[in-house]
Amino acid sequence: MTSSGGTAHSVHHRPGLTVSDPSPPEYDVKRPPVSAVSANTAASMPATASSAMGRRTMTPMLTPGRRAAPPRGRGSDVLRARGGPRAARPVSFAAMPPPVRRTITEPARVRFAPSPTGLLHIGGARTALFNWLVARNTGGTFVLRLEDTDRERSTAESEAQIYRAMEWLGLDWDEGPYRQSERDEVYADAVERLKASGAVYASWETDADMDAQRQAAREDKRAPVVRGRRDWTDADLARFRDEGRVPVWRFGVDVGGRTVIDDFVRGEVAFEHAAIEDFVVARSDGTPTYNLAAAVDDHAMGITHAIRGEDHLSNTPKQMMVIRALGGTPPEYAHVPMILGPDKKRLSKRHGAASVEELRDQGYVRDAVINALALLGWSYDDKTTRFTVDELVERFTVARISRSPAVFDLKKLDHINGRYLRTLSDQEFGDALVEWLRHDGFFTRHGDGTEDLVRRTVPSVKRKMTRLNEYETLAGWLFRDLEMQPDAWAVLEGDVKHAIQVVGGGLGRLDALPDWTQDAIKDVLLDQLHIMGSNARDFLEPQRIAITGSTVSTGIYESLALLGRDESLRRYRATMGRLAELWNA
RNA sequence: GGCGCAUUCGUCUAGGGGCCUAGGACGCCGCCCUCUCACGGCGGUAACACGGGUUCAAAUCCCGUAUGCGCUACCA
Repeated sequence: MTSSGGTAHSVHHRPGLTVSDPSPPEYDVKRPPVSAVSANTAASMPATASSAMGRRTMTPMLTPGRRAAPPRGRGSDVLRARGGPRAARPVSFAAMPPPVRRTITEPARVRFAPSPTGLLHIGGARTALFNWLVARNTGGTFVLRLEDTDRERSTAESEAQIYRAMEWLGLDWDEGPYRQSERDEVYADAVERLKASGAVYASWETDADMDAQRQAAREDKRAPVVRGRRDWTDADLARFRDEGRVPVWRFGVDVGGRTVIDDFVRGEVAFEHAAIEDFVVARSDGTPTYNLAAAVDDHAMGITHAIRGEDHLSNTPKQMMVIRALGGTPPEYAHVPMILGPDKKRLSKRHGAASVEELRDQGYVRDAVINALALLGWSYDDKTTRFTVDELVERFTVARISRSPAVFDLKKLDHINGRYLRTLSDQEFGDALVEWLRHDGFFTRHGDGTEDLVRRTVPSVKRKMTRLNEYETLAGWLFRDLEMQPDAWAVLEGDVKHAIQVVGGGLGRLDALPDWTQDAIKDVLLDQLHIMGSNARDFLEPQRIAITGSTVSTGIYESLALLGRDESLRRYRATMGRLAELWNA
C-alpha cells in the first residue's frame, strides 16, 4: 500500500495496477460476511453504556509526545478486490482490479468533534455512531471533543444537549470531553512552533486587500486564493505598528505541491496547492482557527482515524499540512456522506424531528434510532436491515460506507421503531412505556397511581403501537372521563335509531353478565350480534364508541375488561342517555 | 467563478465487466386476516442522469455534459 495521505508531490501507485499475479481468478467467492474485524470484538464488546458514560473529568492537555505513537502500519489492512480478478483471458486494461477499499482493523483512536452551536441532529449523531462503532469494533478508544473555538456561537445548553443525546443513544466516550476553549496553550504552543519553523508568517494585509485579491482572481477565473506579502520592509512594518495594525498568522502553502488524501470511503482525492490559499491559522487576537485547532488536536490526541462529514473533505489538505509542518503524520481519513432533509437540502431545524432529543420525545426508542442511523450511508449486505447494537458493533466496517448523500426518511424510522417495540417482552415494553410516559408528564397529568393500569394495558397496545407517543390516543380514554370525540359521535349520530338499538343491546347483555372477563364479554357481545343479525362492524363499532368516545382504541373486549364493570356500564348509560335525548328532540 | 465530491425504484440501498429481462427494505397500490387503527400474510408498482468511448459483453471501466452538494471566513 502506498503511504496514505501521500506527501506532497508523491506519486501513488496501486499495487494492483501491475498485472503480475497469474493466480487463477477466484470466481464465485462470496464476499466474506465481515472483514477480519469481527475476530477481535469479543474482548471489546461491553457494548452497553458502561465505562465512561458521564465521566466528565477533563483530562489535561495532551501533547504529542505524551503517548506512544499509535500503530500506523497498514500491513494488516484488508486488501480486498471484490469479485476477484475480472478476466482469466487476455488481460486488458479494462480488466484491472477495482479500487481497493480498505477497512480499519487495528485498535483505532477516533473522535467525535461537534461544535456546540446547536442541537445534535441526526447527521452529527450518525457521525458519532460511526466513530463509536469503529472504536468498539477494533477495541479502540472513542474521544469526545467539543470544538468551541467560536466563543460567540458556542453555548453551554448546546453542550449539555449533546451529552444528553449521546447518553441516550448509549454512545459512551472513553476520553473527554475536551473543550478546545480550554486548550489555548496547546494551540499557542503549536503556533509558536510553526512560526519558528517558518511555516506560518505574519500577514499584515487588511481585509480590503484580501477581498481585492480574491475578487481579482475570480474575475480572472482563477482560484480565489489569497497570499500575504512576506517581503515587507522594516519601514513598512514600523508603519503598520504605528497604525496599530495587528497581523494574523497565515500558513505559507507550498504552492507547487499537491496533497493526496487516501480516504477510506472515497479513495484517493488530490488537491493542488495552487488552489488553496494561505489560510489563517491564528486570528489577530491570538485565538486559533478551526483548521489549526482541529489539526493540532487530532495530532496531539493521537487520533488515528478521523471519521467525519464530507463537508470537511475540502479542508482536509490544510489540516494535513499543519500536522506535517508540526512534524507529525496526519491521521487517516474517512469522509462520510452528508445526510439531507426530504427536500434534499442540508439538514436543519426546519426538517421536523431532526434532532436526537426530538426523536426521543416523539416516542422513538434508542435501539431503533441506532438501527436507522446505521443504515444511513452504510449497509451490511443486500438483505439485512435489522441489527441489534451488538451486531452493529460486530459487523460495522468503514469499507462499506457509501459515497452518496442520503435523505433521512422518518417513515422508515417508524417502521423500524414499531418492529422493535414488538420484539420486546411485555415487561420490557412496559418499562420502556412507563419511562417514556413519565418523561412526557403522563403521570403528572393522570396521577402516579395509574402506572399499574398502564402496565395492564401493555398486551393490548403493544402490537398496535409504532411510537410511544401514540399511547395517549390509543389508551388515553381509560384515564379520563368519557369524552365523546366529534368524529366518533358523528358515527352514532348518523343513524340514531340503529345506535340506540345496538348500544342498548350491548348494554342489556353486559348488564346481565355475571363474570366480567374478556372472554365472557366477547361471547355475550358476539351472541348479541348474531341475535340482532347485524354485521360485526355495524354492531361492534358503536360499542367501542359508547365507552371510549373514540373511533380509535384498544380492542373492544379488552377495553371493556380494562375499564371494569361499573365504569363500563356507567359509560354505556351515559351514551344511551345522550342518544335518547337526541332521539326525542 | 475555482477546487472537490456525488449521481441505481419516491426514499435507504445491493451491485466492482458476463451471475442483472438489476436484488432487498421503507413507502405506495391491491388482496387476505379483521371490531376501528394497526399488526401479520400474499401479490403488485417503480430505478442504472445524459452522450460518447473501451470491450465479444458495461449499472459496473474511461472521457465529456448535466444536475445536486460541499469547501472556497480572523465559522466550524
